[in-house]
Amino acid sequence: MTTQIKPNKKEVTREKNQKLILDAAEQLFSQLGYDGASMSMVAKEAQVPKANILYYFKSKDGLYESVIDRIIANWNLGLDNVTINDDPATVLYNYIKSKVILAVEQPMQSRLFASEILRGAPYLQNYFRTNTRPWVKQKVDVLQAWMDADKMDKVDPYHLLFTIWSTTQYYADFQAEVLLVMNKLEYDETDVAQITQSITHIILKGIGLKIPEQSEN
Amino acid sequence: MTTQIKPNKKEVTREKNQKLILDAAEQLFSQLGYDGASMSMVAKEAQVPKANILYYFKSKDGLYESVIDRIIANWNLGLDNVTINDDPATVLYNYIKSKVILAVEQPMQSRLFASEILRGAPYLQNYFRTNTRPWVKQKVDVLQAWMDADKMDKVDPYHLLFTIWSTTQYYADFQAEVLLVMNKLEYDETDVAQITQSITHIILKGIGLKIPEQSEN
DNA sequence: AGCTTTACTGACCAAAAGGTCAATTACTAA
DNA sequence: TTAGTAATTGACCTTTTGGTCAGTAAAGCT
Repeated sequence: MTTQIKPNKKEVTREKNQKLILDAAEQLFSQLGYDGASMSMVAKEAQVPKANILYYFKSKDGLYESVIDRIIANWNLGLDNVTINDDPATVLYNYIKSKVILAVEQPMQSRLFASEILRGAPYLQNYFRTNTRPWVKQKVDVLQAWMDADKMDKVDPYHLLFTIWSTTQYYADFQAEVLLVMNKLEYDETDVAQITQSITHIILKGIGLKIPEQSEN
Repeated sequence: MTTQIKPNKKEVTREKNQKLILDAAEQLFSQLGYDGASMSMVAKEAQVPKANILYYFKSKDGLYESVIDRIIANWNLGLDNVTINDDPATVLYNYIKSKVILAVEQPMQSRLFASEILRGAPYLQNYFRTNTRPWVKQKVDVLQAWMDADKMDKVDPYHLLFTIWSTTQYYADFQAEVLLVMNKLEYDETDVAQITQSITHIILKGIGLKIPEQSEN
């Protein structure tokens, strides 16, 4: 498919090892934070000599940045291609639902971002400025257009987005608290539906929309 | 007032120093997390010899626990003495408003808790089990009673509480993100009102309540 | 096969971490 | 006063940290 003619054994093993390392690092950083996770822990977890990690990633900072970069590369902010002509209820319902599923099924990435932002987002500043901010601006415009067309209540679109983000991510970032309060050991199959149901009820109704009919999927 | 007859110079200076240390520790832990803040940083910030901190608090863990304990001691979960006879709209409106004010005006404590929960709440487990969980149980009962009496929509009361917590705390814990996205340097005077307005509109209307008339205060 | 170059890593290092302790300095009570 | 006790802390210790580097192994190329 690509121009790659010879698989090049060197590159193959390097990429395999780098993936091993990045996986281990992602897990440890999200579990223990930047300072809590050490290079030797990552090395042990990835079953790779510590010097090898430094060889690939130059420094702990470099490794951390690579972990974040990889997450961002696969990051989908959702709400792609929304336009004024779309139905706000359907769009927002699906957005919330997908964020809840993400929060429950892969909380690690959300937590890594959370601990990064808690520290003042030293490595994400640039990302927020160049990616998130324009993305938000665009969605805000669509939301505003919907409001102007009286398709939904007039609320500050920024705070509406923050409300959606906070309510959904909460189940990933604060999982420990949620489970302790609800006296559960882990989320079960019914929780995703229950959470989605509650959040969408409150938010959609809260901005004057009706929960759309469930489509099959 | 108290039985304290002689002020006892020793105790006085000890408490003064401990306060100095706890203040510094609270700031540093909330800024850098448990692993990110070191004993020598705390010592420098509190302008006290490091050995003195160890003398008072036995270990870094001990200091951290004391910081958390002090916060908890002054912690007010709010919603005290709510009963079924209260007006849900007024109660919830005031609760949300007070949480927003707290988030904007003193985000440090919220962030300390957040980073603690992110790590799986090693030091808060007990607190959640013995304090938060019963507190929640009680509020959940009141909410349920309101729902049963058709005073508000029937939604899962646990998730309603999580929604309130998440939306309000977001402005403390993720301040860096909020400010970056909104392209601000810091919250200004109008933000508290704006945030409260947006959140209460969405949540109260979302559970079938009307925003109560503003009382003077 | 042999030569070059890149990939790798064990051994090592300085700095910083949390923590101990013996010596010194306050206080207190008689 | 002064003896006794508790408070304080400078010096020191061990472990771990992120990071370097010289030497070895492994491809790649002709």
